[in-house]
Amino acid sequence: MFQTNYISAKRLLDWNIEYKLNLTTRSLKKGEHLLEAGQRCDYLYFVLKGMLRLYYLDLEGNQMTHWFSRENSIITSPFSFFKGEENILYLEALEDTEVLLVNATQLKNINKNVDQAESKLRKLYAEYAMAFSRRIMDIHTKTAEERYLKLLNNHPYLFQRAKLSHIASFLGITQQSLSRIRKNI
Amino acid sequence: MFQTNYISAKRLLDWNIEYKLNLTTRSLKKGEHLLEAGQRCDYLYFVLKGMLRLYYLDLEGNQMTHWFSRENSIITSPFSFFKGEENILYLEALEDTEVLLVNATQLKNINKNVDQAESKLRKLYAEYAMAFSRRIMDIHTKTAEERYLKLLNNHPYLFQRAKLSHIASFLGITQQSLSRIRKNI
DNA sequence: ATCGCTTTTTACCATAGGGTAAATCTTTAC
DNA sequence: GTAAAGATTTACCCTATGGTAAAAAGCGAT
Repeated sequence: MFQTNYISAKRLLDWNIEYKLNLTTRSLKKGEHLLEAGQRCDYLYFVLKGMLRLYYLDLEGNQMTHWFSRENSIITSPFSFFKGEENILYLEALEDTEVLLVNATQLKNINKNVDQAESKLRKLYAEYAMAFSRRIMDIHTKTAEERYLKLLNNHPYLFQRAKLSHIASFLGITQQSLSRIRKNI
Repeated sequence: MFQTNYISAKRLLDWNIEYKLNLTTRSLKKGEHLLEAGQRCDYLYFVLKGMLRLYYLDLEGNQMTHWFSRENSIITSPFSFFKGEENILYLEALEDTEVLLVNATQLKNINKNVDQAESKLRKLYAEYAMAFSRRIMDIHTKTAEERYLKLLNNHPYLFQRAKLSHIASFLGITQQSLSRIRKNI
């Protein structure tokens, strides 16, 4: 399940950086969890293959999908990994998945030794901030139906790879509402 | 209104960096706009004094507040400044305000010459991503009343410095709903 | 092919928050 | 100090979405 080997930084998000990294990979079967609430998140995960879902539980215990992460994307529990706060996020493999583990020390080394890594990461975080930002704007200005259609249009693959219930909570509505919306189209 | 002078990087967000920057400051009277939709946003703004509101217009022309920015914070129209997309954001001074202007070239120089600047910025963007992230979670799990109380608790100064209508749209509700919520408390 | 489990849909009523309009209250300008 | 403009509240009805429950459809294991 765990395996350590040398990986070129080129693989990390098409960074075009030639540098050999000694990193661990981990494989997950569909349905397995990479992370659960309460467990500290010590890694930044680079998804090499497959698909993950980041979710948390609301007060009634409903799973609320916060983000999807497919091949060639980076995912973590930022509140835990960056800030050391109590982790409330679950990370579940929606398919057989393979990830690369990067801990804080390794990240520091990458930033120190790999030219441009810091800058690439800075841009990546800015992208995340903008994506969340836009999502808030959409919540505040679009109906659930419009958000559904936008998601369907921009990320059609999601509808092949995730359950409708996951997508509903990602959109901030119940599964029943999503079903009704789909019926009316 | 415009003035160029040398400013220590120490002033930039308490960065503890000794470096002289040749930057322009700009003063705004209450109600003035630093940026309007359609205008390209060529700067990252460091708020030295005062308070700004970032907003956009929805399809009906309502002003939707997206963010507030007070002294010692950084604000910009990220879609325009970072990505060169058409700017849809307005930036309005809620009080007499003074900002420091940093254009892309200057930012590049800061990142090149000021040790740790890149890393500080990376952290700043990660903070923004997390703040927006948490806001989405709150929208999806809390009632408008709970979000109002949380905002009141975490940012009481906002209620002195911004209009209730600004706060209502920031919370994603109408001014009337906010008024009703306040009445019930 | 079938049983059992999971996912999705349907249907019903309930409610938070929206839309409109008007009343009040606060601030600004002269 | 008063008039005008702007901000906030109130009241009314309306609608999108939620909650609950059950039916239907899909899927995996044998």
